[in-house]
Amino acid sequence: MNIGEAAKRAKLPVKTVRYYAEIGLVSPNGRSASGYREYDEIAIRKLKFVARSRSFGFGIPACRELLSLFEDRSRESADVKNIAKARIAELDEKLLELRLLRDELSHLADSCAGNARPDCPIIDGLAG
Amino acid sequence: MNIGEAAKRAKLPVKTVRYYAEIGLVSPNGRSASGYREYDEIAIRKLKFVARSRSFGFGIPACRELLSLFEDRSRESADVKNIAKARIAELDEKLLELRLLRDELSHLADSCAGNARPDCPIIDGLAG
DNA sequence: TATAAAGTTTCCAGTGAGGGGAGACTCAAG
DNA sequence: CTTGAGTCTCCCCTCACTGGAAACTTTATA
Repeated sequence: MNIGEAAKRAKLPVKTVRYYAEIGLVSPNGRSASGYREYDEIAIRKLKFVARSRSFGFGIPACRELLSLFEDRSRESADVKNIAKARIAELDEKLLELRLLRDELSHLADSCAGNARPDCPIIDGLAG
Repeated sequence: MNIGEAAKRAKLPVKTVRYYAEIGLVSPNGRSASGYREYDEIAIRKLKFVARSRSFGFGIPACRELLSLFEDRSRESADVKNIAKARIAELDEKLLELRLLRDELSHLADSCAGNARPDCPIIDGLAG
């Protein structure tokens, strides 16, 4: 199967699939006589796996690690769980940070009249 | 005042201050005879303002806009408030997205034994 | 069969917001 | 006078792609 069909099956842009091949994340299983990348069902599954992992916010290095665990039938589920837990901790940290940011900004916005006069607690707040 | 002192006062890396000058976000008020950038108190205030705005997650374009409002003594507070409200809406959207991600991943992790056996609902979940 | 359209290839360049470092210059202190 | 710190410009690197150009292959149509 050519890259276009593979991309469609994995719901990824062609450019992205090519990029994943280039960085050795998901390689095509070969090349045609004319140089076209050829993908089989196994490669498609890996592409889908990566697409979904990326959508969960895993970076490429984490995807690489997850993919190796995905491919390794003898790995322990604890290995995967540890990666997931680390990612959840990252997400919690990010969520906390964003919540604080949101509340502080919201507080500033609430105290701003938002009218035609120039006094603005938001600007004052940002000026420190 | 030289760039090093200005950077220290604004609590920004020198590289960042130089970058802000390069993109015309916060320009030094002149150059010395030998070519050193020179910053005055007004430039320092702008640097601090940008540093704080960036820490609130505003991008460079938004900082540019906020800075012009900061400099414009005749602007209406409503103009500022609108920018802040848009940023809050962005933050809310991002928060919602991250919360969903976190919960879904957490759910997967909870259903994984995390032991020495290879069965792993996380991998299965990521595989779709 | 000829040709046009679509698909694919490689390579180059850019994104946001700087970071790292090289090599040259300037300034202040000892 | 020298040394060390500060600064200058210039270039490449990041991350995860995205876009475009020019050349090639494959497929569909006339």
